[in-house]
Amino acid sequence: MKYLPKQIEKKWQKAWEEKNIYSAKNFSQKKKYYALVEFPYPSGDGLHTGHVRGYTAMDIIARKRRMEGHNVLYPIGWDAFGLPTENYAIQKGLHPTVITKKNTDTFRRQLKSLGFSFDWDREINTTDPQYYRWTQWIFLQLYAHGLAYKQKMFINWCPKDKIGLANEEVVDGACERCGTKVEQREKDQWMLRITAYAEKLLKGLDAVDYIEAIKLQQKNWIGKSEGTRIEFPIHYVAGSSQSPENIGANSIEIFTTRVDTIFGCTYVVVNPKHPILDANRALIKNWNAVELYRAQAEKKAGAQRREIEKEKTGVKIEGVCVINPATKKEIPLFVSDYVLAEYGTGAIMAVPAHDERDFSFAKKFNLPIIPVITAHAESTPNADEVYTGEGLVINSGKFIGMESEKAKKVIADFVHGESEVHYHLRDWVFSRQHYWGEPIPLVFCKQCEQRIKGGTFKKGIFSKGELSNPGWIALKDKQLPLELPKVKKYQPTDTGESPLAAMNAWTKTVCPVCKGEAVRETDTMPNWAGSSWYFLRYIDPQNKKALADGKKMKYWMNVDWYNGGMEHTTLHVLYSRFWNNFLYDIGVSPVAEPYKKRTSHGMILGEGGIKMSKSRGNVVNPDGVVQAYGADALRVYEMFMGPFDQSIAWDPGSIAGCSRFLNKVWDISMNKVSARTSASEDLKYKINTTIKKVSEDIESMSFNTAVSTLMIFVNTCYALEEIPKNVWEQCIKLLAPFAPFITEELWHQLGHKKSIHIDMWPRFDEKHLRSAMTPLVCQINGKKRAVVEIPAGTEKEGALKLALQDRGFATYAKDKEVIKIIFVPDKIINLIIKD
RNA sequence: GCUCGGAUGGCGGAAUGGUAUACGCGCAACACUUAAAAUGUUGUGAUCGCAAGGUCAUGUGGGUUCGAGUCCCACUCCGAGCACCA
Repeated sequence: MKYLPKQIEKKWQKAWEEKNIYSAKNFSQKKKYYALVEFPYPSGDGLHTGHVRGYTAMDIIARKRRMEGHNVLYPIGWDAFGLPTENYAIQKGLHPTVITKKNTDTFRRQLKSLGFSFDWDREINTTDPQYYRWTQWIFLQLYAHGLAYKQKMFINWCPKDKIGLANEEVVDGACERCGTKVEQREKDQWMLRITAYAEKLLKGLDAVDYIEAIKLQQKNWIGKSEGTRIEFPIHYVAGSSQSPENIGANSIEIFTTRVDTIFGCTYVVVNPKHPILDANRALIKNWNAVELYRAQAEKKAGAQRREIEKEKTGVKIEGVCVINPATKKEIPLFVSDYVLAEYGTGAIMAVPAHDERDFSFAKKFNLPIIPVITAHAESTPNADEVYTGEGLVINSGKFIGMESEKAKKVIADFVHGESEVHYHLRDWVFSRQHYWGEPIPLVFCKQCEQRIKGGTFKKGIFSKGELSNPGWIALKDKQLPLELPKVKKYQPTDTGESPLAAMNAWTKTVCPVCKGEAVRETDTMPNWAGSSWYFLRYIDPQNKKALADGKKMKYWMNVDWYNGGMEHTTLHVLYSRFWNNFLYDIGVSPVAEPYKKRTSHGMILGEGGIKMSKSRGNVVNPDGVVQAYGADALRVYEMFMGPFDQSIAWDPGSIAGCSRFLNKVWDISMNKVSARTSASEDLKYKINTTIKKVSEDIESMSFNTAVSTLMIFVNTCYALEEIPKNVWEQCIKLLAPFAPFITEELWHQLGHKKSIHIDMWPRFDEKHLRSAMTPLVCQINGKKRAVVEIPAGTEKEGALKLALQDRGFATYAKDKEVIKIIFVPDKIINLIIKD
């Protein structure tokens, strides 16, 4: 019989589906295991080789767990809302639903052909109203708890896609999707208060097992800084046309993490939008210059600011100065856009000696640079260099000689500073002006707005969100799902309004509270919404009463192992952790942290190491590989190609190699397996070490070395005349998670009636992990001079004797004075000799 | 600029401080074949040598060690992320 992948793969795919062997059982007595992969966006291009990499890896984990006796949940679904579908719909004049159906059909067929052990009964789709009903419900919960709010703000606007983008979706000032340069537009946007969860999201990282790089990225994204808020009194400068009584505000608050350097503060800077400017307008002598600068800064705000990074700009405020509360000296006040409006207090104390940005500003404006920290007591501080590290305090009155870290607290007290924490994390822009997304289930009611603003309403009828966003009323739970209306045109508009806004019949509605006239919100939710809680829906995908049953969630949560792309390690992981933490706080999710363990896989690049893209025409379609070599070969290849966490280039030649390997496995199984059960000591050693190595490598995602270990063992078998059936079966089982089709076929050929994939995972026997003979490396002065075979466990004396029996080695040692002998049992003997 | 990875044959890569180059690709020779493909066998870091064998090689320069791809210091280059966050 010949190995014909196409035939056997079709056969087993059907058989597995009929017997439903991969279905997860709620409340099974077996230990549960929840393995999760990021569900795909079903684009028109079909499955990508990158999907195959991640899905195969988790499939291997899931299959191994099943064979180890776990009740495994390995689900899949579709993250189907999104721009490409909408764009395609516009282009072809088809409805997005139709396109989505077609695309998911393709993806489903492809995924099935690859033999992933998904539980297809739990398939979900974010665009299904029965699914997004709960996405909307979660949004309303966030709203009710005051975590969603509408705000007028500048958004990043992509003129090509005609959509507002979150900061995270802007890469180098351009749209992440299409590369078009992003513009700034002012718009009312729904925001989610993720910043309220900054501390929880940070703390939660301590309790989970994510690879270090991911934890670090999350931490950096949240960006916690602990510092001090300090008041700098404003001082009227003589010669101004106004008298001091007319000063609009008498101090500026700044935030710093380095209060220990305050004696070196030689000026203060506020950002151009800072209210202190308008408040003191009457005192500012050069108001025209200030206004001009503000106008310029406004223009280059946001994404375009990166271009002016090198040259710092700013204007000195004439007529007003501030007092350094540490030195009590007058220092000048500046306005500059290198100080951000959105962070801290929008004002800083500038310490040019110990901050790079302040230093370059001071150089340009010729401001004094006073070093107040020195790295060592001996070193003389240099005013031409920036030192940003910790050290000893100098030039700072009574604090001289203290360690800077310790000085922070006492100096803070000295200047009456308040300790304060800030985060880099910003609130999440949650509005999109597009058709193909979840409608935001709110209406605007003028009557209710009046009542809220006037305070004329009964207590308890409005939620926290409704009170802080007067007029925006939540739909009642029973009104969900708020379905997308069927429209003729879903083209986005240049005005920045959602296409839904033109749907008068749909937007006109009734207020759920007062039954008066109301208008629907026409923005939809971003892509991230549906994927922020999907792991909960898999647990109970058909539930009509709740997003999932509480008991079932308690049984399955949390996700034991979540693997996905590197590109999602900040945003998607952070957003979904936020939602799940929130759902935990309101008693819906049974755990705060959704993912116990998170890993990420590297990208697959095109041949030659360039990115795969349609425009380059180097995209590899898995279908073609399956046609030519079979799904098993593709799976084995993608695991074998290189370290799982690194990006790697596609190499068609290597697939042929993996196909050859499977042919060899087939060949041995058909021709060399004997009914004999007794194996040689050497073979026992080899199969046991193979079991150990493959088992461990799978756990550490070292799939490439797991495959090569299997190749080595198979090569050994291939060289033998015959191989005992029980040994060979162990080998097939180790290969089963990697190549599920061929192993299932061979397993049945060997006479088994049940599936190999529910058989027991092989165990190794400790006593066969050592071979009888072992090579001993013989060195002279650390240089290898010979290798001799010795019985394992030989002691030093015996080993030396055996080593010296090697003639070549003995020649080196002859007539030499041996100073020292280094001996590592079963590994090495090293004679140190005098020349 | 900052943070985190990484650098090993012609290529992808392997290697708890202990035989560097496993495994695979490619290449070469041979076998099978009328022939080719497929398959199999053998060889394959560089260099000197008929050979036995020697010498040199893990980005660069130092160090620790009996012994360093692996640990330490300095540097170069590549990749990813962040980017005026005070």
